[in-house]
Amino acid sequence: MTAQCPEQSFGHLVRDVSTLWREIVDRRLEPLGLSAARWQPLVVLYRANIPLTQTMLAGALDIEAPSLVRLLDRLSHDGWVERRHCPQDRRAYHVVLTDKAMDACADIEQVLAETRREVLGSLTPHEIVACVDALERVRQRALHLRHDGDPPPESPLQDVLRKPRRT
Amino acid sequence: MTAQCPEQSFGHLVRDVSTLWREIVDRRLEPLGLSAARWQPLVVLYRANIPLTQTMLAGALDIEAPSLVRLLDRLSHDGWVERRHCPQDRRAYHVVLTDKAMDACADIEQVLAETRREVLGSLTPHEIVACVDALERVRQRALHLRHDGDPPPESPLQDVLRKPRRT
DNA sequence: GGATGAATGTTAGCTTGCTAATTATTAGTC
DNA sequence: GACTAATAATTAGCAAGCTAACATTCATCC
Repeated sequence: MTAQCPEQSFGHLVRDVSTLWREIVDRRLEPLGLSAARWQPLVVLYRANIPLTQTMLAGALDIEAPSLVRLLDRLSHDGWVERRHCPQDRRAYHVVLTDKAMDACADIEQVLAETRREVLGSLTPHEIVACVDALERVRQRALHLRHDGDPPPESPLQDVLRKPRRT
Repeated sequence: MTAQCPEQSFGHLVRDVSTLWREIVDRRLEPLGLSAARWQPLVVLYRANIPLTQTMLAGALDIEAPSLVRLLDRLSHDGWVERRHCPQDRRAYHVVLTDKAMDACADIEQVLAETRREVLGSLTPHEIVACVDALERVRQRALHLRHDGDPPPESPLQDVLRKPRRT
């Protein structure tokens, strides 16, 4: 039972690496007062060169709109973001970073880059490319399996923000 | 912004594959009335050949004891598991599967194996081995980074259940 | 230009993770 | 043997995700 074939290890490994990676970043960003998933919206807004509505931001973060509402409530309460009425659409808001958040994002990006370098430090550049290639194919396969019987894919706006996502 | 270097894609890819994989399994197990993380404790108990206490089960699932308490409350309420007083230790319980759960676990294992085969279907056996090898090294590196300044590692009991984990 | 349908943000309520503090029991120390 | 420390499970309360249902506003179609 202790010995597993590679196929069985794959899923556990992917899950572990994903969780550990996030935990490392979270721990390093704790001093900024940004634990858990609080820093992710800030980085998305920081990297986007156009103003984002809540729907766009939720799409980029791959969370649902109601989940984002409470998140933004707390982020704005703590002075990281502001909701500004969108001039073109009176239903929508533009979410903008405060100066404090802009400064923090520069630090966050550095932590992210440094963590990425350290975590991937045990792989050669060639191994990284090979792994990314393989994982990308697994991801495409998983996307198709996930969507069996779903409505067709939607807006192509998101790859401006991060990259194409599911749902 | 759309084009990313492989290093930047790595983290997102790992996260995506992990999430998608779990979503596919969850969707396929929905007909059993076992959505989300409900089936994982059952499988751990099913695979373990010795009775598990709640602490051992929480360790194998990599969740905290209080998180497991409510989970077991629901699982036992729905007739999947039972808590039995541990004869050797009057503080502890043994968590055991009901007959209904034993039957379901056979199906669950089949779904897991089938999903694993489909998701990894776009990789050659050699690629799987290479990927697992690389991911394992990344995991070890991440484990060390995660534990900077932590107390030393603990019990070696867990690899009987699944494999060595963090904390 | 008025009715219908879609889209945006919100609220309410559920799930499932966490930490901190409590209780009961065991183990270890003098 | 009694006191102290550690361990098993629990409770309470927070965080952050989800779906369903709503109100407001926009867009479309006669």
